[in-house]
Amino acid sequence: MSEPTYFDLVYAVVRKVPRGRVTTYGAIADYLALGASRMVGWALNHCRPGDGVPAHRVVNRKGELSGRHHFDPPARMQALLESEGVEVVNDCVVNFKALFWHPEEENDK
DNA sequence: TGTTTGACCACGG
DNA sequence: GCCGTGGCCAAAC
Repeated sequence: MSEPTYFDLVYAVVRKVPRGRVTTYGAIADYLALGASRMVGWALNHCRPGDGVPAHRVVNRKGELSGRHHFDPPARMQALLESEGVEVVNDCVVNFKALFWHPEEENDK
């Protein structure tokens, strides 16, 4: 058990994302002051369903399901979002701007 | 140990 | 408004 790695930090933030909301890699990177949004995606790359990390709630700044291809099956990501009430069309989150959630916004409030 | 990659973002033309 | 390039940091090879 070593010190927490970058993925652990990302996992924690993604887990804080309330249901029916979506966030972006840049928001997480900015919240964690990573300065490198690529690390967020890279961290989620090692993410697994067993970790309980709703990676499907994480999209790029365009609101597009950029990481859907890393899901199994890829359509799983959209299915999960729709299951949470998030409308997804053309692999893009509808009302993305409205559903956008920032780590600074406390979900439990 | 150095190089390459990676679910990206911001800026410039 | 769209396309191209740079940057960013960390892990894997």
